[in-house]
Amino acid sequence: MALDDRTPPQTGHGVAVLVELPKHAGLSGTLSYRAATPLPVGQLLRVPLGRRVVCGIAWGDEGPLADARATPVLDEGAADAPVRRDVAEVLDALPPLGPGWRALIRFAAAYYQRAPGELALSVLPADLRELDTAALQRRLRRLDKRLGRTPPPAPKRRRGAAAATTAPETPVEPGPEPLPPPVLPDLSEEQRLALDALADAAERADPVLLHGATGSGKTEVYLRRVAAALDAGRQALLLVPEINLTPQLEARIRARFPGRVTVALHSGLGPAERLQNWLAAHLGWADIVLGTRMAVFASLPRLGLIVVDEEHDPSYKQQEGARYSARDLAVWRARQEGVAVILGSATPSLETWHNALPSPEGTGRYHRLGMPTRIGAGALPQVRLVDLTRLQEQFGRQMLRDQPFAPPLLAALRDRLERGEQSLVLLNRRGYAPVLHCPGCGWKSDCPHCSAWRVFHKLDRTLRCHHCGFAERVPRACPSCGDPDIQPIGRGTERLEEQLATALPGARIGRIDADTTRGKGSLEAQLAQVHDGDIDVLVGTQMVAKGHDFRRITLVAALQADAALFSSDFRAPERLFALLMQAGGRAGRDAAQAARSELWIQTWHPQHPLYAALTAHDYPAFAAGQLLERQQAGLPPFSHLALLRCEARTQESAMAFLAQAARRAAELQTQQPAWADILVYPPVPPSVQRVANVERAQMLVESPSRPALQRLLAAWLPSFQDDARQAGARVLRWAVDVDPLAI
DNA sequence: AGCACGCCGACT
DNA sequence: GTCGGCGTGCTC
Repeated sequence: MALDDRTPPQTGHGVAVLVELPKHAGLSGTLSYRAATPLPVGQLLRVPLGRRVVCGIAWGDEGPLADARATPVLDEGAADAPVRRDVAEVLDALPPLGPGWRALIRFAAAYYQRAPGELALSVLPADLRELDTAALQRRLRRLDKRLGRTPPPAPKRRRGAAAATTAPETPVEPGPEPLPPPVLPDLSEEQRLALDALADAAERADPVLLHGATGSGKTEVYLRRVAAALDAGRQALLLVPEINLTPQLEARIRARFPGRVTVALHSGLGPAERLQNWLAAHLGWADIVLGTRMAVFASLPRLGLIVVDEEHDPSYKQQEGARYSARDLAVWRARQEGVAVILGSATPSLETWHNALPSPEGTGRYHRLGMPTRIGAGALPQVRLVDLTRLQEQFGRQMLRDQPFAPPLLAALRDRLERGEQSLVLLNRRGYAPVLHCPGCGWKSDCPHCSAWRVFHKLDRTLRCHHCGFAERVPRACPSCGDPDIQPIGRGTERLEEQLATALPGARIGRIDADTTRGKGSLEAQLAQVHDGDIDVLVGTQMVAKGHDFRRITLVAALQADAALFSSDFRAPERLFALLMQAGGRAGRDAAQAARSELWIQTWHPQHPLYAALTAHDYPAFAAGQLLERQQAGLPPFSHLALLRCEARTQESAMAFLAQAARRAAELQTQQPAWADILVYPPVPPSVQRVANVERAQMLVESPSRPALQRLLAAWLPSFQDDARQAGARVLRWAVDVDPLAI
């Protein structure tokens, strides 16, 4: 309905509206408009803002969850209130965004220190924000047709009746007509026990950690719980870390639940499809929503279950804008809406593990279920450590450095080749060599715009900066002294591929990394090549270690794993352990070959406890060791972190801005005793200090109490606006990252 | 962030 | 005389 703004109603109803205004705008919270009729909270609107008409959401204070900082800038009584403008349009063809969704937005905005309007609008599909009533009607008709439904459903549905009414008359995607009911796989004893426990936990809506080995059948357990949610007339939300993993799972879900509506929500969808799928979820027409981290913000009026697969995966943390953790928000949302949440992983994050350990070791907040056994296949792959320190007596240090593979590993690769089995070699570095070097004058291939080396890519003959993208044709001679003898230092996947071809003549070598998977569908094509047996040895970065099912690989080798052992990033060991377990999980998924599948690791530190735990496939031992170290160092989950980042024209101004912020924090801390034990560390430049000619600096804040940290941040951040203005144009932007992954 | 208004150089 | 550079400032 369009309201006529030439004849504004004399006695309109005031309505608080969330609109997208970045914090810099100096406005936060809601803006006040006038509407002809009272509007329900959560109603989507179009409102005039400046010279534009923008999308807004009717908002209001909603009890204890309301964000205290989101007070309207103006209220009814304000003397200097500008004339309230009229709501331009009410999109009442859509039901209002529900209380669960609104509470999630309120919480996430407050927790991650963003304006509620900015967060709320940024998690809606871009096309929805542009829609007026007429366009919306068109979209809804098209969606109706696609889902083969007739009139929109009543907003509330009785349990039991739902199954019949939600079933569309035709499948969502063009495909075979009515499918026969799928044959359910038999459950293992472990799966049965886990499902019993999950049913119990679901009654109480307790969060559950499903700690299941790779290949233990976690997905089947998820699907059984999804079935239970659907039978109860509810919607299920499944989160996966990467887009790459959605098509596989989506196909499996569609086959498993024919007649149910499954939609995907991730950034790989086009704007139109994204809107359609979002609408299907919001209207309650979709039964299953499968997506990446953004999907945690889907509007789900009948939500009954949330699954977070591979919950430890760093991709769940958004790295720009509102830097939220979709996994943490999933747990919060489930608790708030009183529904079950399952976190699944073979190598849980230490935060989750700590929450799943009973007191006094952990918090006991989550229920822990273990599924240690691999289905069908026998044992997990045997872990073999290649002790480079011992081998150097025999072969010399230089030879071990120059050759990618120590002789025993090379022999093992030859064995597989002779037996017609496949191998996977992991190296976490793209390109031919990470840096070029001139032995004559000491020149190195640095990036003119970043404090980083440019990587030599031999295939397209370029020097390429992986931070800013700056690329140039590789020089024939040293650009500094003219010496033609410039040399690559180190090794990336391109070079490894080349060296493998020499070491294993006749072997068919393949490579999968971000460079070989540029085009749409090229990852799938290359994976198919591996599946079809067209490849003997596959070289890849960590992207191949995730999720893909390689039935015929019996050897996985990890090169240069040691780097993570001594990284300054306190989470590096956790990530390495997860990566190696996951990589090992690629091997021997075929029962016939499981017995001789192996995970090889070349290391100078074979006695390291991480490798000992890995060899024993003992995640609990690894986690116990790590948690002890974290506790002693006062790191998460035993403390709570926030990272204040600043980007500026010069390093000095970035540091000065942070130093000023530190003084503000100190002031606040003297005023509020509860904040006294929060530690604000001195500002430091990050490991890559300059990117694309922008200088960066960061400052760590550490607190034993999460609420205290939250309150300090909320009181602290508003002061930055003035300080940045005083710093002038040199300070470009700042952002706070609550619960940062890397510091 | 958008998207204005606002005040000084090369073009019809 | 206009078209247009992007420097401040506002948005219920």
